[in-house]
Amino acid sequence: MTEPKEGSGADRWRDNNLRRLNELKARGINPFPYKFERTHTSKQLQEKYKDLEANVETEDVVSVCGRILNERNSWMFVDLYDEDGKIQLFFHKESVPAEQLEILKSLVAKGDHIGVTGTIRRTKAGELSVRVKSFEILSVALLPLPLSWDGFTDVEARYRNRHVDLIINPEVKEKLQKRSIAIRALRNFLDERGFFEVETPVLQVEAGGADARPFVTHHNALDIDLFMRIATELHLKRLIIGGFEKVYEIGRIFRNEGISTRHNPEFTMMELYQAYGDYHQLMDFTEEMVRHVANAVCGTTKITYQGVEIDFGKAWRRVSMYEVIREVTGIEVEKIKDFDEAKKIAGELGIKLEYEATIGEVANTIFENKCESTLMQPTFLMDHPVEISPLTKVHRAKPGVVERFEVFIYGREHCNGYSELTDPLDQRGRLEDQARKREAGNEEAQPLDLDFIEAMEYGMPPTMGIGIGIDRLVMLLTDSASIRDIIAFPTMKPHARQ
RNA sequence: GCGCCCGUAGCUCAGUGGUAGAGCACUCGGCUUUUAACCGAUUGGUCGUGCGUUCGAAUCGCACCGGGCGCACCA
Repeated sequence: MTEPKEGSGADRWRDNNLRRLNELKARGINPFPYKFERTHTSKQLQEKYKDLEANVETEDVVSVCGRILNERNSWMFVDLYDEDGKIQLFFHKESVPAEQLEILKSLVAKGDHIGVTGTIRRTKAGELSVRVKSFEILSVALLPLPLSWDGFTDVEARYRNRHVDLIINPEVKEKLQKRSIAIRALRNFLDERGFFEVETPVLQVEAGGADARPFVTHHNALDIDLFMRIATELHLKRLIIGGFEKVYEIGRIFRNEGISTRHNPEFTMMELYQAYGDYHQLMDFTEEMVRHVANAVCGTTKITYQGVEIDFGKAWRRVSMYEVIREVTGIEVEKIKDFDEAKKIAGELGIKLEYEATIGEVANTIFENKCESTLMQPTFLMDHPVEISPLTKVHRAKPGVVERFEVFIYGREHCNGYSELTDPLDQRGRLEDQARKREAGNEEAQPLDLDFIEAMEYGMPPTMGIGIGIDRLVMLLTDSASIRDIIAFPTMKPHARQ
């Protein structure tokens, strides 16, 4: 938000509120006191008195507090909002001391926090209310809230002033609360199964574990550039090598790439690794885990996302990438002999390949362009080309592919899991291939992390591992079209202050 | 990075070449005292920024800033 301008409406508004503030101080009232003892939240009262009939008055004394967002009938009725909802306050001149009523009407405004004590009643109109006997100001607001009938809808203003957005638009808080519930459910699920939650470095000398461009930062004392992590994978595997058998990390990942409704430069990923398991076991585990989270957030495993019913409850389809390509395009990747033929086939589909690629890379491009968007229901897309999977064990039976899966829902990738590559010699060769691609100009190819390779040479047990994009999962569970709707403070370009 | 669209009062929006407007909010007043989302009055704007075109620009042109959506990249 821009600073209030000289003489502007906001400025005058603030002046009025400053006068209000000073008058309170002059009367010996602290406009910013230290605490308030409440007996109930609005939600607790609504629940406790849900059967109280209209026009019935009780002797029950309660104390509630919150922010005033609306007032009717010259402050006879006030809507008080707390974290869980709202409760109506009833200020009647026969109940509230005259001096307090005068303060309410002249020195309290919408946006202020107050605490009240009074008795419970339900009005003739059916609204549960507190008949106020006394109140105190808990905080005075200097700036106006956008309390218009038409709401507060300007997307930019909402993201830049999320605190205001939260006050005005209840669904914002609901979604962020659901995000918290989802992460808690995930933790509970893993903790109950004997996983340790661990923390690995955000600042790294080499940013590996994924194909993405990192953010660069600088350490002054060491005088070296460091990269912000793009994945937690390599360090978590080093913990497996070190003897942890079940670990996970829920952490912020940073990728220096485009911003869109599905991408924020910093986002949250959960990665878990379990020794002695393979990707088949991991798929069973993943289904169960996502169902657990969906139940915790939505109370069901059948949800609606952007008008499409998504059913986590049924067994998720498990299908290989090449099978999906065959279904959608009729192309049999296994029968492609060389790159020239692959290039020709891609060209017929309208896909241009700008660099010399392998057959596997072409197949992946075909999948991304033609097949990805068709996978609406939860699907394990399995057995990717080895060239695009440098950290994954080769398939035990099929040549040229690896034991990997990605979970697609609503045509979007949500998880990436595999039978982890544990052969250090194979791993060295794969990362050397990646390093060559980097030298050839592919900035997303993975770096050669020699510390990681050396760690593997101490011996790594068979391991299954998966990364889940928490933001995208929460988008699904809250039916959010944009990733910004489930991130409290999404990345924004700074707006020049005037 | 590319394309399309958007930026006018605190909020939501009209105004498309000729005196900057409305509703809500705010301030003041009235009426009412178990619903007022009422009535009246006042107040509030470098029309995102800059440079042009023009007798005259919120309006037309160019550039820039910020945003939305789509594409690309990617998760």
